[in-house]
Amino acid sequence: MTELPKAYDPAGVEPELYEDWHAAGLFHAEPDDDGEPFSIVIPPPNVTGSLHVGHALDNTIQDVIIRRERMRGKNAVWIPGTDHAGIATQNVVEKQLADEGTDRHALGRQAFIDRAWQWRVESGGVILTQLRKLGASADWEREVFTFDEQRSKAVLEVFVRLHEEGLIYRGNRLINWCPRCNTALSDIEVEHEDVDGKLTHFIYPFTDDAAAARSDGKPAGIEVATTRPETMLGDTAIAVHPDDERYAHLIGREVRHPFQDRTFPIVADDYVDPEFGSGAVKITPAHDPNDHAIALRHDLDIIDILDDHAVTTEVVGERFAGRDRFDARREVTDALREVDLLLEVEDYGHSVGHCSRCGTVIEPRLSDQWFVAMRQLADKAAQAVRDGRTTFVPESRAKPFLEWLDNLHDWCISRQIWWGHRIPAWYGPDGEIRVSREPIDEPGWEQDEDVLDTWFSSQLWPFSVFGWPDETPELATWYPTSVLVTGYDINTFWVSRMLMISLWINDVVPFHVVYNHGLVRDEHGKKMSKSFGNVIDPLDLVATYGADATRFALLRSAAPGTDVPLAEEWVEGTKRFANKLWNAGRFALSNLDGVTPGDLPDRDALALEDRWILSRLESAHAEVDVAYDAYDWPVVARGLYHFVWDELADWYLEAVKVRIYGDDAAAADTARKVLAVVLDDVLRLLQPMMPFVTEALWRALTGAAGGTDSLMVADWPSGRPDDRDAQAEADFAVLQDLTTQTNRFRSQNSIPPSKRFELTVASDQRPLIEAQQHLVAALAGVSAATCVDALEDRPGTSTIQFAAGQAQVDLAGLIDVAAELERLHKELDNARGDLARVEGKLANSSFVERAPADVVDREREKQRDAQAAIGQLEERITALQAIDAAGQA
RNA sequence: GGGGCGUUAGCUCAGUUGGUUAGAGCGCUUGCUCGACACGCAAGAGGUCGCAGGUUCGACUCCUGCACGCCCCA
Repeated sequence: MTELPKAYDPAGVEPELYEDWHAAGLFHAEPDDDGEPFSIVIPPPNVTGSLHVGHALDNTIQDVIIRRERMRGKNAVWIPGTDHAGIATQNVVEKQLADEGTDRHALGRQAFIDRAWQWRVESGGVILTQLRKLGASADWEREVFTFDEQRSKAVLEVFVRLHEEGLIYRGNRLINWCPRCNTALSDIEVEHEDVDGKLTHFIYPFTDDAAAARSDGKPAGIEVATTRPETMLGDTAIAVHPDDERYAHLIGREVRHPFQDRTFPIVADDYVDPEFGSGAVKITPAHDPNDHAIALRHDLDIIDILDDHAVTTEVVGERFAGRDRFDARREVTDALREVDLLLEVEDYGHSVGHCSRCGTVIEPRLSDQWFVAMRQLADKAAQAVRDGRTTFVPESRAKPFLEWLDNLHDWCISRQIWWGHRIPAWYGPDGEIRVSREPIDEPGWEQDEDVLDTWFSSQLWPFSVFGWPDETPELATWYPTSVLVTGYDINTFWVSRMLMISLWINDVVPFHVVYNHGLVRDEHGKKMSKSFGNVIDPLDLVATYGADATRFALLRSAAPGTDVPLAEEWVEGTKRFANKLWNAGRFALSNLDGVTPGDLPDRDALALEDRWILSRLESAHAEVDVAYDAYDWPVVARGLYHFVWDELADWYLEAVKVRIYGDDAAAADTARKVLAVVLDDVLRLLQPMMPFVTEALWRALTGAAGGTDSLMVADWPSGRPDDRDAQAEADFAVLQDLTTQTNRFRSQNSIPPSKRFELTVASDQRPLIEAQQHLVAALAGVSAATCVDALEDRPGTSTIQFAAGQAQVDLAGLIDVAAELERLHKELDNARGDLARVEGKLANSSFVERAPADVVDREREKQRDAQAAIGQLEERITALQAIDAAGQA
């Protein structure tokens, strides 16, 4: 057995162990391997991304789940891969081109795509390499990419099928347009943000009463208000609510556009909120979704005033044409003022949509795009959730998810970029459109220039990763997948789409469980961002504290569905835990004398502390298993932390030293055997969370050779329910209590730990304490613990109170009498407080009459205990005061 | 404006079906190199459980309202 260093050094063991696991093929699974199938697909990170702390959390959780299931004998596979991230990747490559003084149009479509592929091969997907540093046990041989050949095949197949079924259609509709990325976006790629804007009020003058004026001298007309004055250049109506009496007489009248030679009507529509502004709304059908809907209902003209870059076109007239939309906004406001139609410009806070990729303000725009009709898909998904075929952890996430599904609009899937799956649609000479699995290579036919939204391919992930549409053994074995691990913020983006398409295409849910974690934040709950300077790099954490400490720190705060606060110093804390475990292992290794984990000794050979630790272990094991099943990582982490530190290390290791360092060889052997088994079990239970330190210790403890002889694939502990031993726990608690009270006495009287003294004990647990004298002496650090029937009232002594009795200490040369008196008075105050509280309760006749009998009995017992404690404390104080007086005399 | 979540020690969080002396980690104070560990050991200080009502013999826990904070949607 090799000598272990005094402090755990993660950097010294992690890379080697990881390489060993990998080389032994422990991450890899085959469909025909033994065991019930269990599968997880990674939420594919953007190929442009690098590992941030959110990925670290998400993937640590997946790794914990997969590692435990692997130990439980499942045929467990974790599929890694990346997402081609259409717009993001295109932006990266376009930026490179810009640096080189060129652009994609100069390069041409095919050369651009080649260039993007080259980038992806050379620099893309570093994130998957970084995941290895965290210990991720993904099946790297199965890495896939949303834009690789097989995944592209799946995309083509699904597109064509949905089109055949009439669920994919081409339409001229109002979509979200990013003037910077120059592409359409879906609703969920738009982020709404509150901004301080202006609300501009102005007048549209009537056509048929041009001469009349308002009381303020301005032309007669109808007042409207808008946050986007420039859109008035495309207005084609004014709408009022049909029940609004103020405007009833105006419905059907015409107004005149002040800057263009046209007029348009005042219409009535239920959509209008009479309470807002003047109650009359200007209608710009080409640039507002609600206005567009009104335009369709009233058959209004639709005038598009902006080009791809959100610059005004010729249709707006000479004065306003060729301007950026914000420029046009100012110009229109000025112009309105000039013609005396401007009423007011007030400050106005409102919500504005921004491109989630580049932050540019979105422009609603009328455009020819491809859409997926979502209603039927959404209904099927909602039904699956309602039926419990897919459940959410925590459950509370299901409700908002269902509400979102109920309000889903059709999905715009075409993107005006080059990096992505090209839409398999061809346009014929006479305007005919054909969607086809095979390229149409006929004269006059051109393929659609656009590509599909990246989410269109990532929605297929749970089955495309297994080779769908081909019928593969992988697909048959591992699909549907077991659990999907992702942040709740992704439920609408991605989870919903996987659920919908999987049910539609294959009639099965893609995963049985959606586990939602929260967002990682800093220690004050703030979002991590570069501008705040509070970003933590998980790779820095791994380098400084080790992968285990990084993982454990994240898991410890990661309750299902809640955000995860993280501070570097907390990781330092979990590194100390790794070190504690390491040293418990070191102690064992240097004392096991060749004993390795095996069968436990006969029950009647066990010492009290053996039965106690085995009982506690069984309890911890049960608790941890339940919590693992519930994905409740903080409870797992706390349970194991508490067992290792507060029970195994603090008590059992101390207790076991008596036998290991003692003369009785048989007793020492029993101690070693129990210690070996307890450590073995706890290392197994911790392996999913802290794979490295546990593996290193386990190999040292068992002599395992590594390779396939690894803790990673050792059996998950099945538990030993018979080890539950309430008597041993109760008995050991007596010794712990006596020890703790002795320590307290020592500390409060400033007696150095090294100073030994003798305890004379009177206790109703006399047989127990007498039998365990050696153990009491070792734990409490006293020279002896002698039992008597009753304590003599001797001067010059003090009494340590513990739950099962008293221990007398000879004070000569040991303590500071004044300090001890102070301590006793404090205890007396506490005891009197307890008594008063209990007696208050018992004096309440309705409590005594109406509370359950056992509750009342418990209070009576507390009363007796408090009374006894007070009596004893008073006696001790009197005795000490006598010594004090004698000393001073 | 609609909906959801949260408010417990200096900080971050636990608190099962209402009955505990309300807990943990970090931080803080004091004392300790006793043959695994100073990345440690021992002891300790610190909370009117956001506010106001209500139900109950009894409320951190259940109900109502309010305040503050965060998130989603419009």
